[in-house]
Amino acid sequence: MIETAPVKLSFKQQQLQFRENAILDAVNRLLAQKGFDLMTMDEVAADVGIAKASLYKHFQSKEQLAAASMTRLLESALTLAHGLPEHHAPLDKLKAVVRWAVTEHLGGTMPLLPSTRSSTQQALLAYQPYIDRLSSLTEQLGEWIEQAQADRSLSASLPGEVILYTIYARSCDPVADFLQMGGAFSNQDIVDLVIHTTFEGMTGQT
Amino acid sequence: MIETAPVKLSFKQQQLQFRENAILDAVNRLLAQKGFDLMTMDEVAADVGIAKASLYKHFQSKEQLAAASMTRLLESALTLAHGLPEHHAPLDKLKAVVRWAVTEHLGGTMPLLPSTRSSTQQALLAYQPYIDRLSSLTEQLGEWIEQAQADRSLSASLPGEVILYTIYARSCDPVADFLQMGGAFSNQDIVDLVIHTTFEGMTGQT
DNA sequence: GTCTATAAACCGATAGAC
DNA sequence: GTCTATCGGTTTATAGAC
Repeated sequence: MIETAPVKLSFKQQQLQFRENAILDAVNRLLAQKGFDLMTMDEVAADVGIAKASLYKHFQSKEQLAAASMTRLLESALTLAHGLPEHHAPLDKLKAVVRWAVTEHLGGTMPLLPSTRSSTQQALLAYQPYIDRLSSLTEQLGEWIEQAQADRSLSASLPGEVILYTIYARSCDPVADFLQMGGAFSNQDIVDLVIHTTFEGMTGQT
Repeated sequence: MIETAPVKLSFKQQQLQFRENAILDAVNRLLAQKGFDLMTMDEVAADVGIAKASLYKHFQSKEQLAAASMTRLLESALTLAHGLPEHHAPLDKLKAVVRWAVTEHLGGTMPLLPSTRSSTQQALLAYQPYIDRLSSLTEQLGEWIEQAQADRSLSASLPGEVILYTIYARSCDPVADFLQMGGAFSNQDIVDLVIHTTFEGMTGQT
C-alpha cells in the first residue's frame, strides 16, 4: 500500500485550527449569554486574548463568525445523533437529542436560536455549511419521528413538522432559564422536567 | 349624590393619551418584528409620524418606552383573564389565555419575550408598573393552576412553577412562527396545534 | 410639544507598520 | 498573522428655535 496525500496537518495548520477553535468557544459562550446583536467583536477579541483586527484574518464578518459557531454546534448534534445505539427506540433517540441540547443550554454553551424575523437568520440561511448540517440533522430527526409515529409512541395525527419544530424550539426553551434562575431545582431535574412537559405535556397523571 | 372630581379628561389630556397610545402601537409592532435591540427610536418616530425628539417628551428612554409597551400588553392579558366566565373549568381558562397570546403572536403584536440574560430584562424588572401587572397575572394563573391540579385536569406531580413558566414561554413559542412561515397551516390551525402540544404533549393517541 | 441640528458614544471593518 | 490607530456609519439622547 502506497502512502498518498499526508493526513496529518502541518504544525502551522494545527496552530491555526487551535486558534480558530478558541475563537469559536468564546463566540459560542457570548452568543449564549447575550445573543448576536449584543455580542461585539471587541468582546470576542478580548475574550480570546487577541486584537480585534486579528479576528478578521480568520473570519470575514461578524455574521460568518456566528454562522461558523452555529455550524460547529450542529456538528456536535450530528455526532451525538449518529452515536446513539441503533437498537434504541426512536422516541428515546429523539429524547436523547433534546436532553443533550437542554443540558448544553443550561451549561451556557447553547447559542440563542435566532429570532425568526432577525437579520441574522438570513445570514445563516446564506451560509452553505450551516444549511448542510441543518438538513442532515433534520433528515435524521424526521426519520425517527416517522418511526415513532408508526410504532405509536408519538401521536400519529400530529403533523411531523410540528414535532420537528417543537424539538428544535425546546432546545432553547426559556423555561429552563427561568427554573435555573429560581434555584429550586438541580440542572438534572430541570432537564427531566423539560423533557417530560415537551413529550408528555402537563395534563397526564404522571 | 354629589358630583366630585371630574371623571372626564380635558381635550388636551385626551389628545396626549391618544398620541401616546399611537406611539405604543408602533412600539408594540416593532418589538414583535425585530425585538428591542434592533428597534431604533428613529423607526418608532417615523412610524408614528413625529420627530424623534418628540418621543422623548412622552417617554424618558428607549427602555421605558419598551417597558410601557410591555405593561400595556400585560394589561390586555389581565383584562382578558378577568373577563373569562367564572364557571369555566380552570384548565380551560389557562388554555384561553395561551390561545389569546399565541393569536396575538401570530398577528404580529406580541413583543418578543426578553431574553433571560438580556439587559432589557433588568430595565423591565426595575419598572414598577410592569412588575405590578406581572404579579397580578402570575397570581391569577397560579390560582387556576392549583385548582386544575386539584381537580386532576393538570398533573399534580408537576411543580406549579414549571406549569406557570411553560404557559408564559409558549405565548412566544417560535414554533408558531416556523409553522406560519411554512404556509401549510392556517393561523387557527397553528393555535390549536400549539395549545395541544403544550398541554397534551406529543405522545398521546389524539 | 414639535421640529431641525447636533452632540456623544459605540460598533463593524480596515489601513498600515511590524 | 498580530498589533495599534482610525475610518465610516449608526444610535441614543439632547439643545435650542418656534
